[in-house]
Amino acid sequence: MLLKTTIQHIADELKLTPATVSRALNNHPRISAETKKLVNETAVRLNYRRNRIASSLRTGKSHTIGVIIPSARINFFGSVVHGIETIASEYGYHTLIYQSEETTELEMQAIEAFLGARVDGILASLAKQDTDFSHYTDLKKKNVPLVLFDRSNDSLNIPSVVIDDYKGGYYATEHLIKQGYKRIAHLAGPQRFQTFQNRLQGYKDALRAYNYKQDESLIYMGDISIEKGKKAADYFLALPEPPDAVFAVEDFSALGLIKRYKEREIKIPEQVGIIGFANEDFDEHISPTLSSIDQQTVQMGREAFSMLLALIEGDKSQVNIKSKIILEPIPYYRESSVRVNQKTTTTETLLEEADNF
Amino acid sequence: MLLKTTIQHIADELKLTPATVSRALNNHPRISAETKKLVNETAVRLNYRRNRIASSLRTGKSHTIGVIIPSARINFFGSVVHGIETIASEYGYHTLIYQSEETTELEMQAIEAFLGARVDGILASLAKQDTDFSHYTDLKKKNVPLVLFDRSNDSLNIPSVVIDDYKGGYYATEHLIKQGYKRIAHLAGPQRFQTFQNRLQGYKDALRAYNYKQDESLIYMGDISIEKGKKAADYFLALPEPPDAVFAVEDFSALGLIKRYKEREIKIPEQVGIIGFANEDFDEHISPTLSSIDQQTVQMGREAFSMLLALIEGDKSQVNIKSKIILEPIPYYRESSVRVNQKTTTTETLLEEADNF
DNA sequence: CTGAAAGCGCTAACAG
DNA sequence: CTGTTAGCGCTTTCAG
Repeated sequence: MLLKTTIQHIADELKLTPATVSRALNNHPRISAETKKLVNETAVRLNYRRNRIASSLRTGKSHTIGVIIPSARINFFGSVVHGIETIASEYGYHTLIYQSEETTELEMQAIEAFLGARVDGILASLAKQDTDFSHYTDLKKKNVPLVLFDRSNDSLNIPSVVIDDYKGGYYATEHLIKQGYKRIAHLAGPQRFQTFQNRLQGYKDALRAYNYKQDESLIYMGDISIEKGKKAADYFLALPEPPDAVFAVEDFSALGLIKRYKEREIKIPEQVGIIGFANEDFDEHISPTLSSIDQQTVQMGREAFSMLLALIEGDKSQVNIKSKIILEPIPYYRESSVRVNQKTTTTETLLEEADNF
Repeated sequence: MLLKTTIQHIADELKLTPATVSRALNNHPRISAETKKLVNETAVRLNYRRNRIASSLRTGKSHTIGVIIPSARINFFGSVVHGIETIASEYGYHTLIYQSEETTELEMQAIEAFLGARVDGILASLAKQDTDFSHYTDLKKKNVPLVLFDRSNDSLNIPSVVIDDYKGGYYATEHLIKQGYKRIAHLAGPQRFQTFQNRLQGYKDALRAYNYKQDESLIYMGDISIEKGKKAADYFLALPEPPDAVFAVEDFSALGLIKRYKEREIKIPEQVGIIGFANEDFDEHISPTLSSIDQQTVQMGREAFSMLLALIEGDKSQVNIKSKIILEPIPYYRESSVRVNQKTTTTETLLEEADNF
């Protein structure tokens, strides 16, 4: 609270009432052009800035959304937040941010904080720790507009924006098939997450579609750490008939694979092809460069906000509100999986600078 | 505005006045313990949540800070925001976020938005495009608490938190010297940024301190792109007496160096040692792993918030408000620059998972 | 220890 | 086209 010019000051200055000034500033149709002009001029002259707090209190709209992410340090979420904030500010919305640090407790605190701040709606990505989701389902009962992004859960029946993990898994596997690999393994992620279930299913279905036989021994249950990637490589190499390609559920586990395969002097992509998932920055900078599936982070943020906006303004038109948006994953084929003469299929925009300066 | 229980409802319920309820909720000393208990119980029972907007309007404190960053996509800033939000919420502050996209215009819009939202203070990192800084200096005149982080400008006389780039440059260079490199070059960044000036100065002073002779031909004026890193490598290799080590102003330019040196079959760190700046995620995943200087992002966020808080509450104690905090850069020595038998000097915490899922 | 009353700054009925 | 009036929900004098 640092500025003082109010609507009242402008009114005094022009011998008008605050109501008229308010209307003029809001471009109300029944105010004369001249008054509007005068008001706006004096507003500028007096360095007036509408007090959004007072306005919110009166109208019941804060024009603010709350965003809950596990952590702002994680690239992926930074990117999504980028998408969200960009479009939110285009629509005149402010973006409050909160981190759950993967805990349900902080998530609940965030929701409390947002309700206290009377946000118009909430965007959230579930914390890893979540097993009970009542803090989210309660929001539905309270009629608080809510959209989940990336980490969602179908059973909650909350509108969401996710990428098509199934297709991503399918594409990745299909790509390896088309590259002529014959025994294609999958380094899977924890199956309590739908995300990873879907990637696994995509893998299986792609194999089936191309008449590859399913071999359960080629599915290694791991997670998304470098460490597990290394262990997976050891496991695969110890098989009587090792795979000649691996679709890793995530780039970091793919990185672990690469590291271990290199240590053991297995040539990539000649002896083993590798593709990951997430399209992390480092993919293009390691050797060999890592093929991966992009998750459309920025677009995800934009879509999530648009959906939320539809819900917020939903009283007007309950129509046109989709309950789930599934984004198309975008494959980037790089050295780690391309062994025949092929070009990258997608235009790659290189991250050219590290801009923190 | 989705909940309805107000202080009035609680008052009605208990045959009290709103004033008493308010006091009870705020733990006012002159309210009986019993009343407080009753009020708090009914508050919970009625699912009351303080309307922060009304409260802000009345008290003139929004308990919200605004944060302006160039982009949430940039790792570095995501990390700083992580630090800021974490401590801000500990202190009961909400964090509004805005991106400048490196433009002065969006920065000005952000400031307008924040003033409209009556934030209690602003944290900002300057946009690359900024040449005129009046939108920031004006804030000072308006008595809006403001702290700059990372990208600051001493001439503005605005409190700031930065890392010690000079020391970082010094450490990096000294390390190369101690590794026994004899001709140490510097791939410098644009000198209109103090940050880069300071790193250059650190480089020069370290050379001087160890009686290395200064050779202007060993300073390549570049920027922080991979491309310039490659060009720099070409430049260095074309010199009559090429350097045997390079301190690159930033990890991405260091990456460019590595890529080109590898293409030209120069061995790292045997024939040329390389160290960067920023400690990007990929440093540990490329080959060779890249030595670098960490910028203490999370700590920077924490410090910046603390400083802002001191300013916000400054009316009480104008003392103890530092005008500039300079954080110590932390070197991470990895394969790209270590050629004698040496261990990494700092404990490295590996990014173990990619947590977007 | 509690109540009464006023007001933060804005907007929306309801006049006129 | 503009004024009057009232009130969003909370906090804070001032009384008692």
